[in-house]
Order: sequence, then C-alpha cells, then structure tokens
Amino acid sequence: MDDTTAIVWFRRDLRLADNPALQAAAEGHGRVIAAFVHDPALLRPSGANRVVFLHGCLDALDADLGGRLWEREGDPQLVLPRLAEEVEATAVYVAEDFGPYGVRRDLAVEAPLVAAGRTLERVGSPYAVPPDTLFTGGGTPFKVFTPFSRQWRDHGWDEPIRAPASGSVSWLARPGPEWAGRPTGSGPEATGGLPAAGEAEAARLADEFLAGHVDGYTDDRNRPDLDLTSRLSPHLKYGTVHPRQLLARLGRGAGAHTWSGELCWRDFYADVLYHRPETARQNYSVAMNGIEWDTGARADDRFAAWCQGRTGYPIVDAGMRQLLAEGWMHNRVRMITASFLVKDLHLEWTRGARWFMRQLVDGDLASNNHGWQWTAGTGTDAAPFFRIFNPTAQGQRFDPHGDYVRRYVPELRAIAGKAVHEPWKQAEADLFSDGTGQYPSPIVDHKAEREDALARYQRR
DNA sequence: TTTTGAGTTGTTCGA
DNA sequence: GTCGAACAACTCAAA
Repeated sequence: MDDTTAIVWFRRDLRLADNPALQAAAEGHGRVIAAFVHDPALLRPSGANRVVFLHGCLDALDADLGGRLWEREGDPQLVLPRLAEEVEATAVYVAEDFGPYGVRRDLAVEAPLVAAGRTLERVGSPYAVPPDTLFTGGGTPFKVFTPFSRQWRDHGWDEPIRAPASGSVSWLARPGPEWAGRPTGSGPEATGGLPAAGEAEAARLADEFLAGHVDGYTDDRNRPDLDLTSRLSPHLKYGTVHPRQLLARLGRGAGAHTWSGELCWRDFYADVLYHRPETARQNYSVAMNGIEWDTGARADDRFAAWCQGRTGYPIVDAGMRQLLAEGWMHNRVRMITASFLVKDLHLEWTRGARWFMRQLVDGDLASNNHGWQWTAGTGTDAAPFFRIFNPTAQGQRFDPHGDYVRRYVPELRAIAGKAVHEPWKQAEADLFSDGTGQYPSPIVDHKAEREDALARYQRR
C-alpha cells in the first residue's frame, strides 16, 4: 500500500462484501474515496421504481460507510476526471460494465483520466462468469443456452471475498457543505410499495431463500400464486449481492441446480448482448425482420389496455397490474404477458420491452430485452416460433386455484376457484356481485389471433 | 467437411 | 383425464 488516493466508483455493485474493485483499491492505496455519479443518461430511461430502489441502496451503502459516500450528478466523463483532480486520485476503480452504454461511457471516462496521468482500473464484474469469457470450440460466442451453460458450470467462478474489516480502509470523508440532493426519476411510482433495498436486505433474502424455498424451486418457481421465488433480482441488478456469493452457498439439490441455471441465463444474455450490442433494440435473428407487426390507432389502444391490465384475460391482467403495483412481476407471468403482446396483439416486442424496463425495479437491459426476444421468437432460441402461450390454459395450470388473479384483479374476486380464469363463462349477475366495477371482455379472441400469428411468422 | 443430436419454459388434437 | 404425436424447418455446437 502506498500513500496515494484512489476512487472506488460504485455503479451497479452497491455492496462492501465480495467487491474486488474495492478490495484492489484498498490494497493499493492509502486513502480511498467511495463515489457514486447520478448519470442523467441512465436516469432518463429508468422509471421511478428503479430510481427509488437505487436511492435505498445508496442510503444503505452510505450508512455502511459511516456517511462517507461521495455523490455527484452529471455526465461521468466530466464528473469523474474533475473529482479525480480535486482529490488528486491516481486511479479510479470500477467493476467492469459490459452493457452497450457502459462500455462507451467507460472508454469516454478513461481517456481524460489517462491524459491526466491517472488510470481506470476494471476489476471484477457483476457476473459469475463475465461476458467475453466463454466460447465455442470454433472460437465464436455462444448462440445457444445449453452448451453455454455446460461450459459455464465447468468454468466455475471465484470464491467470494469478505468485506474489509471496519477501519481497515481509510475512507475519506466527503467535504461539506452537503450535496444539493439526488435527481428523482420520472413517471409514477409503484402504488403498492417497493421492495426494501441495500446489502443487508439482500443478505436477509438470500439467507431466507437458501434455507428454505430453494429446495422446491424446480416446481414451485412456476407458481405465481405461491410466490416462492428468491426476490433477489433487484439486488442482483444493483449489486447489493454478487451471484458468486449466492453460488458459493448453494447445495447440490435439484432446486439449487435449477436456480443456478437462472443465474447462468443472466450471464448468457449479458454475453450475447456484449457481442451483439445492437440487439438491445433490434432482432437478434435478422431472419425475423420481415414479421409484420400491427401499428396505428387500434394497436395503440390495445397496447394501452395491455399496459393497464385490461385485456380481459385474467392472468395477463393480473400480471400487468402486479407490475404497476409492485414494479415487479413473477417470471412465469412475464412470459405469459409478453407472449400475449407479441402473439395475440401482434405488437412488436420492443414496445413491451420498453414498458417493462420503465416499470421493473429489477429491469436489466440484457435479461429483459433478450427475454422478450425469446418470447417473440426473434432471439437466441432456435426452438419453434409456433410456441404460443394460451393465456387461459397457462392461468389454469400455474394459478390452479385462481388466487393470483384475485389478488391483483379485484373485479374478479367474486368468482371462486379456477373459474376465475374464464370470467366470460360466468352469468353477469355472479360476476359483478360485489360491485367492484366492470371487468372487460377479452379484447381479442385467442384462438383466432393464434392462427394469425402463425401465418405472420410463416409469411415473414 | 460432414454428420449428428439437440434446441428453457408450448398447444392442440385424436386415441 | 391422460398420453403421444404433430406442429416446419433450421441453426448451432461438437464429434
């Protein structure tokens, strides 16, 4: 350790434990500054939900640092070099960002730093196995999940490192006077409350999940009514926990294997997006570019109905309303609602992906947009595009008692059991007996739209 | 180079 | 209700 100053620039790694960038900075420098930059370019597309969650994470991090988190607002390529000069830092440490914007931003930040005789040190990443690590025998990036996952498991990951003991890092106090305040997000915030943020909360969720529901995860994960998933996705998004910390604690059971596969999907899609950054907006499979999507006034009306959870298909509406209420949706229902937008309403996946990104507290560009591409049949999945979810059958199968639907769609609470998935079969008097307002009739006929979707995909 | 097996998560239909 | 086949045809990855 020498007598120099380093900046640890926190981005989506808002934790002290198992943080290699922080570790490297503390080992190499006598003084360390913890910094976070509120970047308008990232703030703009984020909905209020993620901004609120982010602020919770920053509050927790600042508390863990004894009030020594330096926050700034502005374009990082201006803010970071200025801060480095102000505190005479010789290096800025970050966890590497592999997203399309992150790669560009970090190069733009690095140039002026280097010009001033400083360095940008990329140490670690938000992934168990970072992008650009695994390749096929032919040396190309993987395009299929299963062979990627085999190599991912063979490759393995580092053991987590502990948080530095308190007092072992010389965190510099931030200067007064106090910073003006954080920029807030745009748009409405979830009406039903957002999940708790911060590293301690992530650890609590992990403890709870790994001690309990992980065992039944293989089957239970598909049941939105039971809601036995880990709820760790927002924490993985903001790095209040690293996947490595979770993988290190997983047992050998079937549930643990299935769940680690979800972490593998996260790494896979990050790898795919890194190698094909344009697929954040465009079809991964160019062969699908000819698919005809609906546009115009009727399409806009249908899109609005979908967003608000008023399609007349109960499981779809329950999911979309859960998203509005909580900024989160159960993954099975994400697939059902996505399939409905693309295959029943014939709207382009990018519209749905943007709406999800705006609402989701865990919204991650790679996972979200490539999940959408999987549903739309434009993505990495080589499987048949005629896989079209039947929203009624999916509801009956995965919400077998109708509890999930009734939780989020009050107009249907008068219908008991699984019959709630087919409200159009109810006598009108029974349907609205509790006076909670009118539930819409289905805005489209699934059977007909399924045929239409098949035809469109064949014509492409 | 050629061959071979496989590809997250499904639906419908008919026996 | 349960079960198996058909749904079309292609691309990927490894042998």
